[in-house]
Amino acid sequence: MLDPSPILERDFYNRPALQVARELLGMRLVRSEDGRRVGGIILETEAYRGEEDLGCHCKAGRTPRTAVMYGQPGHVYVYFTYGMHWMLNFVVEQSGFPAAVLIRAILPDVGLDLIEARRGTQPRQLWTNGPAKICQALRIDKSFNGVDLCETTGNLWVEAGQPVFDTSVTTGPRVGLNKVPEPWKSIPWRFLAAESGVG
DNA sequence: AGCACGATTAACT
DNA sequence: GTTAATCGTGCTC
Repeated sequence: MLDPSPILERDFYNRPALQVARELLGMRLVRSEDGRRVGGIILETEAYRGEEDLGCHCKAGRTPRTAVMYGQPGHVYVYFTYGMHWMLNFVVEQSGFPAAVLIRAILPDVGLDLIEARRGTQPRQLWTNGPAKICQALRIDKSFNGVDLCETTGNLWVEAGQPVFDTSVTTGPRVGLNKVPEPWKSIPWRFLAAESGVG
C-alpha cells in the first residue's frame, strides 16, 4: 500500500471531467517532499467544466489565472482564495477546453509524521477533509500551479489505487457555490467515496 | 486606482 | 449557528 504504484498517464486526464472526477476516487495523491512521499487516497472530488459553468472560474474566460485550465490535461491548477487558502485542482479534458477537478479530501496513508506536524492541532479525522487542508498538509501552494502530474520531476502525481465501487460512491451539489445561479449551483458534480469502501 | 468577493477554515456564542 | 481572518483576482470607474 505504501509502496509506489504506477503513475497515472495523460490519457487518464484527457477525458470528460465528470468521468475523471469519479475515477479519481480511490487513487492516491502523492507529493514528493525532500525525497519523502506524503499523501493518501482521494476520497472527494468536484468537477468544473466550460465557460458556461457559472461555478467554474472559467466563466470569466481566459485570464492570467485560468490560463492553465485551457492547456494540456494532466497539469495542476492551484489558486488562492479567502486571503489565506490554496486549492488543488487537476486540469482535465482536451487542450483548449477549460475544465478541472478539485481535490476536496484524502485519507492520508504515507508521510503521516509530516502531515501531523502541520495538522496535528486538529483531530486526525480533520487533517485532510477539506481542499485547503490538503494543501496545508502537503505544503502545496502557488509554486505548484502549472506542474505536470505526468512527470515525477514536478514532485506531485497520482498513483493507481484501489477501485471504489459504485455502491460506495455518493454524489451531490458542489460545495460553496452559494451565489451561483441554477442549474450550476445544484448540479451534482461532487463525488464522495465512503471511507468503508476504500483501503 | 478602487472595490467587492471568494470552489474555506477555525474559533466563537 | 455566526463570524473573523486576509489578499489575489477580475470588474468598474
